[in-house]
Amino acid sequence: MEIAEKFKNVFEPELLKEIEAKAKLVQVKEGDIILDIGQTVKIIPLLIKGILKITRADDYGKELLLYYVHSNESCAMTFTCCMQQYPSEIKATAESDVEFLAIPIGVMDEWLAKYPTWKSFVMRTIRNRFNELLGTIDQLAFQKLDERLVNYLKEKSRATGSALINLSHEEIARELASSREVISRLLKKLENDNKLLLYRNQIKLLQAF
Amino acid sequence: MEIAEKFKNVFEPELLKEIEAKAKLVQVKEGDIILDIGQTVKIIPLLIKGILKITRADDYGKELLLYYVHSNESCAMTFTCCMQQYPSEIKATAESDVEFLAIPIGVMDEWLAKYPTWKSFVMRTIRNRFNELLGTIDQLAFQKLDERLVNYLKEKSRATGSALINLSHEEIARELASSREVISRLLKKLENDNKLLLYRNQIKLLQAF
DNA sequence: GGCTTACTGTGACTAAAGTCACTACCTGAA
DNA sequence: TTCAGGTAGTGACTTTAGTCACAGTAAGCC
Repeated sequence: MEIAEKFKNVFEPELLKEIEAKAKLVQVKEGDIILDIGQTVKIIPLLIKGILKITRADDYGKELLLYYVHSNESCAMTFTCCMQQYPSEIKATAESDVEFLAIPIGVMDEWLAKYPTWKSFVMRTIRNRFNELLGTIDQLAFQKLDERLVNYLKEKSRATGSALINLSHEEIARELASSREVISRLLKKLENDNKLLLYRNQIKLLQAF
Repeated sequence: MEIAEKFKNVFEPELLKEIEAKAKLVQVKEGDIILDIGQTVKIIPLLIKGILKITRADDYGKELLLYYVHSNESCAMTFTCCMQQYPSEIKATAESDVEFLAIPIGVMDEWLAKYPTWKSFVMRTIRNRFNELLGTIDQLAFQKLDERLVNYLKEKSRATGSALINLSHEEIARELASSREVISRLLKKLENDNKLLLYRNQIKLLQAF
């Protein structure tokens, strides 16, 4: 199978074999929700292709971007949730068309004891997610909305590998837990400062950004 | 040794023996900093007595309370940091006089594979800390300062087991990453609403709180 | 083309939070 | 006892963000 190729530098050979045997390849379309808040975690996703967006929502409608899961990564929340069968606190949406290996949660416990590379992978993933949450907290606590917006756009651009961002102001506002008008105004200011160009449903970041 | 008593329902007997053999009992005074941002994690603390305060700071001075570590708990950050010898992203301060078992980080890897109860403990700890960070994010993103203040006071009261909170407005402001005057005003409003009583360096929460 | 709908831009206002300036204390040490 | 330093209260103001109410415009569709 070609799939295991992507992980051949990460996992030891026996583990790769186990993954091939036990994991199921899943494909989802852009916009699909892989896991919603309150749902029980049933599998661990190991991303092959595409990007997952992890968000948090409050009781009424407002949402907030936490971080992205890229190819060759997984989501730390599922590790810890699945081992004690707790419901998810977060929502995972396919940011693009996504392919992932669905690993049944049952093997988690065994692999952790058996495969050092799995243990490292899990710990590394958890550490990275922790740091990303801390980054989110930093921004919320210490930065103003204009700085957060700039960071958001940078990260988005990095995640998609493009200077063109295809989002409406409304969507951006949602992910920053703000409001459309405010984002519009801040974007306008950035445009006036020659940092970016605004189009309908699209933003082009300039070099100065 | 009496110390292992506290954990006899958490860990299996052989692990308890290992802990007794390898861990060192450490005592620190209220206010001592156990671990600062940027320092390398050298031990895993297993709390026996007292409370640790985990905070995050920005580049200039501002601080923010993340969560407390209580007796019989540990800090998830150290687990993941220590396994790859990364520097700490957080600061741990003794909120009261504290006693803890210092477990050398070297055993972490081995214990994780060897002792199911250790593995559970680690995963449970990580899960709880994740949820606490999410709680912090929720508050920052979705709640106003007055609600955050109320939550802060409630949590503080719960952590110390007392309706008397011995803090200046300045200190509270620091932990909420706000400013003294704002906190003073909000506290005054709560006092006018008969939710609490204000004294010098002390706040008394009333039943209505 | 004309119509609908979603997206964007903006002025005016309000609310929340932070800052500045100053007063008035309480308290402990000299 | 006095005095210095930390603490608290408050008015006035600014900044930041959110809300309301429109107007204009681009895009898709019948």
